[in-house]
Amino acid sequence: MSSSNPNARSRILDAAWTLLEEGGSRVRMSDIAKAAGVSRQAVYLHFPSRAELLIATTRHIDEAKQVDARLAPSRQAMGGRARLELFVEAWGNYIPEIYGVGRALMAMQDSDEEARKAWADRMKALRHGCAAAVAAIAADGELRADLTGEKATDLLWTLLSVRNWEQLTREAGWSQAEYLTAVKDLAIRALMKHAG
Amino acid sequence: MSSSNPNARSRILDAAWTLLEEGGSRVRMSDIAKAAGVSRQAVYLHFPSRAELLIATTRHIDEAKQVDARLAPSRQAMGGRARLELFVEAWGNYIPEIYGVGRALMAMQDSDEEARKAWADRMKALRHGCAAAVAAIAADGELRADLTGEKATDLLWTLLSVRNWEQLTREAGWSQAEYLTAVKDLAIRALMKHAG
DNA sequence: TGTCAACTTTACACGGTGTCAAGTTCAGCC
DNA sequence: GGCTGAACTTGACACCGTGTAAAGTTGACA
Repeated sequence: MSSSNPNARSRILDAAWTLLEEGGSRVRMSDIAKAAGVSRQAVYLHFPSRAELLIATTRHIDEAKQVDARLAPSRQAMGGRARLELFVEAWGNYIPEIYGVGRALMAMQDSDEEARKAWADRMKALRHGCAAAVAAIAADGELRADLTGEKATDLLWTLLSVRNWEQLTREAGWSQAEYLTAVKDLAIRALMKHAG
Repeated sequence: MSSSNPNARSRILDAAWTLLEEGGSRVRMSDIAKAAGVSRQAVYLHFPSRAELLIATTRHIDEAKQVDARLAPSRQAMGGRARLELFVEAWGNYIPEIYGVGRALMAMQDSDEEARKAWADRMKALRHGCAAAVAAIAADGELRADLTGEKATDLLWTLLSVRNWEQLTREAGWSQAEYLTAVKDLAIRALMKHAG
């Protein structure tokens, strides 16, 4: 051995990705190593800890899926409402793609500072997106009068949480399309003056 | 030792309660034992596993706080809207009381079937409450026309999740009062025809 | 006095993460 | 051809937290 697909590092990342996507329950370092066709120690040669491997995996996915590019449309949308809808759609379609790793990362949040921070960063990025959408709505004069920008942002941010997607989609059995329309609708009702 | 407050069992439950409430991070069996003034093994004399201790602790809290009694008002409310508001309020005020244990229970969901089931049961109970509130709204002819009872229930159920409370209250820094008014308002906007 | 139950003490197995040290393999280069 | 260094393997081990096992202590009650 072994055959050496270019580098072991990306084989490990791919293995982690697919294993976590299949989900099941607890994916161990040894599972990932085996799936990558590499010894358990080799994994530690590339990633110092499980947390950092998971974090690297999210980056790997983002790259492979060209996430940045897909967030662009919402940024150049004209009106606040359109922007809100596009943003919800972009994020809502992103969630299932990182859900596997995200779940693992969330699970180790309160046992691992590294993981906590990484996930918090991602959530902060989401919150920035929310703030931008809220600002666009406010610029149109369409933000509900009884909401500050902060509160509106918090609300949207919470609405769009991975946990909510998980609950509706995995536990309540909603389709992705149902999730998207319901959440778009709810976001509009929650934030905008003229929800009709 | 030791002083023997009546039974050790309830001392253990109390210890678990307060430790989990203080939160911090990971509460171990040995922490609980120490706080209860008892050996680690004594804990296993009363509870077969960590999961079952946590579950017993939630029941212990429910009893001490007389949770059932407090849910009564919403059940006998007149209109659908009042019922919804009272239900959100009752549940919303319940969350912080079980949050400590709930968090620990949620954390071990995908490593422990026992815990998963116990938490799922609680969530099922919540969903029943949501369904009843939705039914009351529907009976008034006030349920949004584009929502089935199922969908409306799922939506309310998700809105009221512990994780949403956690995010708004612990991460976004909202007060309990802010949380309650925002969620009541949002629930009404989400489900009812005449949200104004 | 003896017995039983509740509890303590000590020890250990297990699973998963992370570390360490000594091989092996192989590419590149003199 | 022979050396070197990097990438990887193998096997062993420490650590932590949960859960189990077994023998010893204490004290109430008959």
